[in-house]
Amino acid sequence: MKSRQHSDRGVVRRQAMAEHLMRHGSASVSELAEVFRVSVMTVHRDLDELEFHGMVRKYRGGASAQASSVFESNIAYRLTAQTEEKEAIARHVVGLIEPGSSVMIDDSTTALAIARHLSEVAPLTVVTNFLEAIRLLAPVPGIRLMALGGEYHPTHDSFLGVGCVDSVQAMNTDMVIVSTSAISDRHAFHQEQEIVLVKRAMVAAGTRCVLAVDHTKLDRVALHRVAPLEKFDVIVVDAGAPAEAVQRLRDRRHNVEIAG
Amino acid sequence: MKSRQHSDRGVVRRQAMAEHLMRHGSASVSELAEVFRVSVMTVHRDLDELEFHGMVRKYRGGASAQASSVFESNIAYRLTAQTEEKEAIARHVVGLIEPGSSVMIDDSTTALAIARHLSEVAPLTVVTNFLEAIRLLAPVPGIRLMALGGEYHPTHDSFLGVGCVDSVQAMNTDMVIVSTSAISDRHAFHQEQEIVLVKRAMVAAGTRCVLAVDHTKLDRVALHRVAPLEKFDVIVVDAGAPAEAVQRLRDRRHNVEIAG
DNA sequence: TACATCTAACGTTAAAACGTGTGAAGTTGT
DNA sequence: ACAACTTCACACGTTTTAACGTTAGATGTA
Repeated sequence: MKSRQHSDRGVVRRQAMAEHLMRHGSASVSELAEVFRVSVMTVHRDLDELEFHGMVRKYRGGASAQASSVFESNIAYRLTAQTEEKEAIARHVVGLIEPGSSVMIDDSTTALAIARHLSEVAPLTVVTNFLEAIRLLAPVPGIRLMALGGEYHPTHDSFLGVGCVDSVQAMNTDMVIVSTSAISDRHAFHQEQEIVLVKRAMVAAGTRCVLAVDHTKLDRVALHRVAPLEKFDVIVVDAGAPAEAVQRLRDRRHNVEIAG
Repeated sequence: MKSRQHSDRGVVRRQAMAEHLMRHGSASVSELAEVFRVSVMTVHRDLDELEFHGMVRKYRGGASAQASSVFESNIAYRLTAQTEEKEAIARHVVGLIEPGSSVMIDDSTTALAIARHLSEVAPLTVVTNFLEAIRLLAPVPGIRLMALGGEYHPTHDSFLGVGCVDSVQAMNTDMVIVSTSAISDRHAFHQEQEIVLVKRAMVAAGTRCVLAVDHTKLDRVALHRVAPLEKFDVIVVDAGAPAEAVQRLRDRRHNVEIAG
């Protein structure tokens, strides 16, 4: 993987800053400037951005951390995580897509990895509520793009809410691909209600449903159940998944595929 | 206005290339390469893009022009037109917006000019089907952004079709701002059916409706009627509008405002 | 098959965007 | 009212992106 120096540095620092705030609860601007060896101005800018994405709360003199659920879900700031695995999963999932068909994808980073490969199976109709995927796919010839409307959430860079759910319910695609932040032997989970509602609607809108998760999501739970695993025709995990966990899913007759 | 050399050159050339094709009906790749003093490769790239936006049809050896209705509507390639006027209109229209309210804007270049000024009246809820406006407004704090879904049309860089109309009909905003390609004394017009359907739905979704048109649109007609002018609470035109034309609108009791 | 045309990959260059700091101007809390 | 804090406007160096040409290989056409 290539080493982007400059462009990553800011992201890394903001990520670290968020973690610093999580650990200490709060911190002053000057303290952060000292710790991260940047100017006060830069700290302000970093905090502004973190606040925009809902990770911290700014007040005069410093900032404090937000509820950890937001932090957790805000994988946007840890999107370097499991990049390899997501790539492998994406390649595998794309192999399941039939050219000429229609697919719906959600607003996960996994979906983004998949979106990058979708031109390989053009012509294709793609439906999504994920702005980054829309940005990516709009200029691609051979891809018929349909956007799901809704209220824009900076935290996820996607459209959610009633508008989105309504839009999903008005559609049906040959395949639906979703990713969730945790799965047990029986259910898929996600910690945020609004996202859960959209994902549920999506699962109901697909002729075939694919659940794509990297191995770190296995054997975990989160606040809300998205759907029982029976709803998914295929579950794709990366090769890092413990054989034992995979076996347990298979014992329950779930169709698990390992992305190699 | 600043002179962007490099970035504009390509656009200008493609625009000229499209016009060349309109005049001559068709042309070979090598001919175009010679006329525009660029490599054959660049001609191919230009034609690919023009074809993606529906302006020309490529075939082996050259390309031919498409129906002029597409060309006309594809203002994207003439967006340098009436920039000053649109700016003035945009500033005026923004003055009509009440902070804290909700506005819906369409996928016209005028709407884009307006979008650039919307941060000035934040906080605001903005609803649109125009991808460029979405790109612009998504990162702006203080703007609650709602996207209208639908099928993406590269020609307009916006979302249209049944999905979009449904989304619009599910909403109601304090203000709706639309622009059309022609207006007579009685009606607003547009040449493309799909766009007409969306604009009509928009007009029906606003508590107050604003029609924003530059003076070149006055006293003209196009294929489809969008709506009778009575539907609009305000009609904003730039100062270049002939006094006589404005007077005729006012004689019909339309509320015309001149953007200075 | 032979020839023309097209595309894909790469390198070069110029422009735009980004990240950052500085100092001045504006705000806020006490 | 004052001191600390925040924002603004600008400048500067770096990175990233975009346009374009060249070449080599693929694809289509006669």
